Amino acid sequence: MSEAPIPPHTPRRRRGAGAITLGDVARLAGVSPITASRALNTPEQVAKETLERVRDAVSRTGYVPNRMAGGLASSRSRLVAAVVPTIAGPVFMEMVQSLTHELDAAGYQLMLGQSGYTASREDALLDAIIGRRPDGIVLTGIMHSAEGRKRLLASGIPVVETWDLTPTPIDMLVGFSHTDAAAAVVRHLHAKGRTHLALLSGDDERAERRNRGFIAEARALGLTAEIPVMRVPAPTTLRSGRQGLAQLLARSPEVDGVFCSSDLLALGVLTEAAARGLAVPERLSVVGFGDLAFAGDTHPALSTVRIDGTGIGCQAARFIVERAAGRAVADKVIDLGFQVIERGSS
Amino acid sequence: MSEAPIPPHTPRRRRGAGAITLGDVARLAGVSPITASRALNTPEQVAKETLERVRDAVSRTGYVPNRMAGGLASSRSRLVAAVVPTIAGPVFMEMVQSLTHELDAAGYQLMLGQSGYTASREDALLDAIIGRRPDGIVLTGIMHSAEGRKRLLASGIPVVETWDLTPTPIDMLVGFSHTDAAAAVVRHLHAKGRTHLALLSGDDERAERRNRGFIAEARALGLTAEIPVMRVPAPTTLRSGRQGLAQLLARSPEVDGVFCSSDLLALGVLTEAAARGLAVPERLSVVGFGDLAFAGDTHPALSTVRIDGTGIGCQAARFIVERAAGRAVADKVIDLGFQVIERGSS
DNA sequence: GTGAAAGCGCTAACAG
DNA sequence: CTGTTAGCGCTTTCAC
Repeated sequence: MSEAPIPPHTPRRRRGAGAITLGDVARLAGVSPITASRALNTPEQVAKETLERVRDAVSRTGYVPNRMAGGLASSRSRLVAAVVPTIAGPVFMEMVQSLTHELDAAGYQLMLGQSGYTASREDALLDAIIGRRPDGIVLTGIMHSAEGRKRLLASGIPVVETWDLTPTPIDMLVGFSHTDAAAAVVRHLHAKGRTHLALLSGDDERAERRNRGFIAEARALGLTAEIPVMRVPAPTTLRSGRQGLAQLLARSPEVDGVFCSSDLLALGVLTEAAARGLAVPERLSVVGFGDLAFAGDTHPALSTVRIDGTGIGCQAARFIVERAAGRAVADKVIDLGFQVIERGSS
Repeated sequence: MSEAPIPPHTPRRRRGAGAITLGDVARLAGVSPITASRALNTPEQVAKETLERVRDAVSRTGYVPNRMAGGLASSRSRLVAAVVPTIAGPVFMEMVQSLTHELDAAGYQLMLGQSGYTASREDALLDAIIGRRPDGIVLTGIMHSAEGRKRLLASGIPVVETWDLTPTPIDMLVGFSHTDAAAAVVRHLHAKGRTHLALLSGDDERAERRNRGFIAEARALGLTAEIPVMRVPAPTTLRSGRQGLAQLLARSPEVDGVFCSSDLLALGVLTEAAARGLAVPERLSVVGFGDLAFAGDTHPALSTVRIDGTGIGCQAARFIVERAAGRAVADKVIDLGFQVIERGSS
């Protein structure tokens, strides 16, 4: 073919990425493109012998379907987006793992986005996500921004909010009550004879909700001592746990029970306590939140609140797959609850 | 020219997702679609007043561009895929964070895939990724599977391998020498007077390479004691660290220095040592790998090997962005090195 | 069971 | 600076 400049009336040619296309495969197999397409997507509609020829052509060419083209044509991207506050925190890992796994099994791919705990970034991220036309969106937490809700609603994409409850979900919801969880921890600590409780908490919204629930239940139980609250910036770390305990103790030396908003924070508290020679649980009870993998293996083993991240991920995936299949889901709101796990640290 | 036109029935109509399209926006702004497109993508090519009209139309309609269509038309997906062994492990988080951040700044989105430490899944994942036609692929580790290499090469997508070095990279490479890193740890431990060294290691390939480097350097230094190696399945956990130390000690009570293949493993060793009343570092030196966020705040603080995950992510992103811009990169291989961080545990 | 035509929503190429 | 035209690679719709 001539590399000379295109003559004035030659039809314009565009170059794609130059990769093998379905047309190439079809030609090689001696069928029309649509037959090749069917051979790949709905093999039961194609004669066995044709099928074989197409498959052969595919493997000989190394053809990999262009999902952008397929998605554009069918309005089904086979992509699901999940938004987490940060991928650095291990808290949501279990959910992301099970989402990935479950979606993969159904032929979907997960696209992960970080909102970074701030509403403004979340809105920008949302547009980037909606632009890809995913078949579903999984949000960690409730979408509060009015703009975000509007956009999500307008997009018509199935949405699952998670890790929380609300009377006004955008669409579907899988979560649990943070207020109830905190109350359960208070009762546990109270049963252990702890009277001077304290809170060590990341400054995110769900943790704050637990704090309020904690204080309310303490009042209800007749614990009259003031409950000091130490806030550290999210994402929480072992370090902020150590520092948090140090400051808590400086302010209120009589504290004998701490509820931390994450297991990592609790591990920091355990570490600081060990460094100071403070006996856990004799002198100080420590309860974490999340029941991360390491919680059972700290020294002493960490009491914590178990959240079924795997269950959340599974259910969210199911919701979306159902919707994508065009079926309406019956129960759009699921409360998966929580579980207070009593171990050595309390 | 007298080709019989389509029979008199209604022309076939297809329905997309029903969302607002660029055409809608253009109509509302009273311009052609391509002008609207330029207003959004290359605003400097459009008159100020036109720009305003288009922007107004966009915000009034809540238009969000369909990236599948744009990507198909332009052969640029503005998507970069990254493959990590598992998102559960915190080891690669720093890299993923900085990748996300750097790519986001350049207008790209990251799509994360888990290979799950097994080659077969990796190949399947690869097809799913290539199908989306990302503008770049970031691999953690070296791609060894011949089939994978072939497909990657055939796809023509820029590839960055990371976290390792090889004389035969597929394309670009950002990493460091595991052998050298392990050797440096041996020298450190030797300088501290440790003579009975041991290895506690995840069973992944890069860790094994470090093990071999460790043993070789120990020999070279004249450490004649047999070096016991305890292997635990990847991903490593605090628990496997505790169990690992227990088994190591049962087998070789005289061990006085352990090099762990991850900080989490090392934290487990620290925990088990504390539980047994084994003084660290007096009786046992512990060195981790990765310098995760918590390493400086354990008790005692953890000596470890610092890998510049952020640097790896940054550089990988830059490689891909450069390539996407059509520029060839000069130095396709970058050795970012490592750093032995001496803290209290050794 | 297979195929022709049309179009998904956008942008590259060219032409004013 | 703006518009016309022709696709990108696939799947839907209709027809045999």
